Amino acid sequence: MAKLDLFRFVPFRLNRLAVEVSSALSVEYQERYGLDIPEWRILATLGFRVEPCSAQYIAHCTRTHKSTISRAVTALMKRQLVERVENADDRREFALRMTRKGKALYEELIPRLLRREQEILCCLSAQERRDFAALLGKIENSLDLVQTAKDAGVKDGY
Amino acid sequence: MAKLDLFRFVPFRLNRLAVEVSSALSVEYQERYGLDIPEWRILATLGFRVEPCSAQYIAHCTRTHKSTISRAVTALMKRQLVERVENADDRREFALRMTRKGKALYEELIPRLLRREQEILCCLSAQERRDFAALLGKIENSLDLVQTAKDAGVKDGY
DNA sequence: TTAAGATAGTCGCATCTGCAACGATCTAAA
DNA sequence: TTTAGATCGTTGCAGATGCGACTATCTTAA
Repeated sequence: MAKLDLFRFVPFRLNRLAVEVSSALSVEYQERYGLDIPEWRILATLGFRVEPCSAQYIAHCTRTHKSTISRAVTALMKRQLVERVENADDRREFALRMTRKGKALYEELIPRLLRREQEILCCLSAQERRDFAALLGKIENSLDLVQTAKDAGVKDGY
Repeated sequence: MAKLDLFRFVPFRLNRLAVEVSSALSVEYQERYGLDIPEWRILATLGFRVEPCSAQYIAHCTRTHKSTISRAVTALMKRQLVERVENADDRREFALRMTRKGKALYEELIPRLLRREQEILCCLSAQERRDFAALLGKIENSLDLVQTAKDAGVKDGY
């Protein structure tokens, strides 16, 4: 008889691990700063890139649905953490960027999240962390989840 | 200035990977058999264990909320894939087990899912898969996500 | 025995998020 | 230029799910 041990089944393990890790991190961005995951992803994308970028771009490269990003942008603008400027070249889209207030929050939040990540990975040696990152990279690659430079020009959908 | 590269940030990568892998698998259990994730988890748990078990037990060891399990059990019973028997010792809980029809579906589904898992991991060598599993195990362990024998007696909450 | 507290499972509620339709705008081809 | 099709962002809707309250039941201690 065919059997499957859920606890050795990689898809299940990834799911459970992701949920657990997310909930460990949400203590920081959710409870402390009132951000949800999509909102945090927007700030993370804007903070990492030098140039402002469109909602569509964020949706694509974080693999988050554009409607979810749209709602999160609205919320962030209400809190004046993010602002958008019209794009003269293409008036359908807006360039998003963090406000001074948004940047200040980002500056506070990042070290906290990096510390949490280290706590989660503290059970691994430095070499093991590199190995783990490399293995994740291979799987991402094979699933076409990598972020490439040309992705900046990617279109609708996700 | 503090920066964080979302694409090197393990929590984000895990989340994105889990979503992607789940959606690759859902082709099998969702589209083909009309099961959602909680329903699949119930069948997987019942199929792997020899003894029937309670909804609470499934909720705990799959880390799924008990209300979610409750609804999924209702749905599975409606489809006659699962049945429950009263527990004379404790009339609050029910013992769950697959029906013949449920077992047949399970038997069909398992090889398909295992094949999908292999497809996802095909970018890794046999050794790399072992390494990846071991690293996942370390992290799970440190986050207390491991399934232990005594978990069978675990109580409410999840 | 009785009473207080814990636990199993159910359900209403609120929230989150994907889907799809929509208006506005851009692009490309006739 | 005109028109068909694509794309950006928004929004209504529906489905999924966590939370908390609830009932029924069990356990433990007075």
